[in-house]
Amino acid sequence: MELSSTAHVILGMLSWRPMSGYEIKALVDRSTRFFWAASYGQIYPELRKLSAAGLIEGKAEPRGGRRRNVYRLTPAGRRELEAWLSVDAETFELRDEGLLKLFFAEAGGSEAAIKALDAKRRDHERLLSRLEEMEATGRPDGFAYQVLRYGIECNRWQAEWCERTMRELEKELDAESRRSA
Amino acid sequence: MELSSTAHVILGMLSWRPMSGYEIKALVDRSTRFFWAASYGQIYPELRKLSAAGLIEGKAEPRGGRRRNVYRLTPAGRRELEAWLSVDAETFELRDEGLLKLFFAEAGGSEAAIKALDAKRRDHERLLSRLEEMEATGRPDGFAYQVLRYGIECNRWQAEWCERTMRELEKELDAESRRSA
DNA sequence: GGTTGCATGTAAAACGTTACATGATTTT
DNA sequence: AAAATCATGTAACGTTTTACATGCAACC
Repeated sequence: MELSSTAHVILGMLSWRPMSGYEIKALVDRSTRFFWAASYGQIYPELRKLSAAGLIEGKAEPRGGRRRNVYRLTPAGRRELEAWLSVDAETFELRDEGLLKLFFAEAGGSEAAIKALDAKRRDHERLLSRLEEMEATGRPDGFAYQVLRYGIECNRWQAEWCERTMRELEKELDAESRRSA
Repeated sequence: MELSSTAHVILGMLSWRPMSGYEIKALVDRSTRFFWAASYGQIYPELRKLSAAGLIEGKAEPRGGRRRNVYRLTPAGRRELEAWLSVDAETFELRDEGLLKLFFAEAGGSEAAIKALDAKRRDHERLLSRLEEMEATGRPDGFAYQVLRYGIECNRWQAEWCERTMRELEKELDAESRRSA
């Protein structure tokens, strides 16, 4: 049986501790979201499939009158997670609309390029702030911390690249306008 | 009418010069692919939609006995492209399975973390080589060149981050094994 | 009594890839 | 003569998001 990529996020989260679908979603949003997102529309159906496949086990654990299903990894699930870890990753996908706008900015003049760079810089800075806050409020254990550091450093790098490139373009623009003056 | 994100890639490419769907796909693969991919399954249907919407115009221009449709931007299409450039980007999505493996590497021991970092480093270096080759063989005009530089520098940064983090982990592992020896 | 948070789920739509089908031309 | 490249297209499939529906509990 072929497992979807999101299935491994669930197996991974459950390798830390038993959790409900709601908790998995909340944890994803606070940790992997910036490089691997998952929605309820994926998580709940996937929990059923993994349960049917015997890789996880669910148990009703209501909190008060609120129903709640907590899942935990089975031995087979742990083996599947380890098998996944032992093979090289396949998926690396990036969709960066800001870069696309810069790419085609000729059609909007130099201001379009500056604007695209500025917006992209702000986006990376916004994410950077959130990640730095996460580090300050409760730094994750183990390798998850390296990943958080990656997020922080990589977004800082990207924000700086935007700033640097923007300054270069502005300098060129300036030189151009002086020449024509 | 709401335009898909891929529609703007087409409008942008046609703002450079008239092209066939095949040429657009080839150009995408040689330029935006590392941050914005597009398949035939998107391009050909999209060309029809954009044509129906009056944003582009197609003309049959066979080469020998080979049929071929060349599209060009209409004034309305150029306006649409400019309008798109004038608003801030929305989409920034990353799916990095290598980072996900590092994130959950606890379940596979430190070797799993090293392995994930090593594979990710190789991936970035492979892409880096391709981008550097692109720069050497025919550097693109205008802002597309800044984007290529971004690809080169960002992938180099990422490869270096992997190497650096791998060395740190190896050092820690070493210290650990010496303590237990 | 209203808002926010906990909690589960589904249906429809949108998005995107892959594989396939077809056929001409150029290169080896 | 075969293989690669040019060229267009679609159907099936899988993935992902969005919006919606439901309801309890805690807090203000």
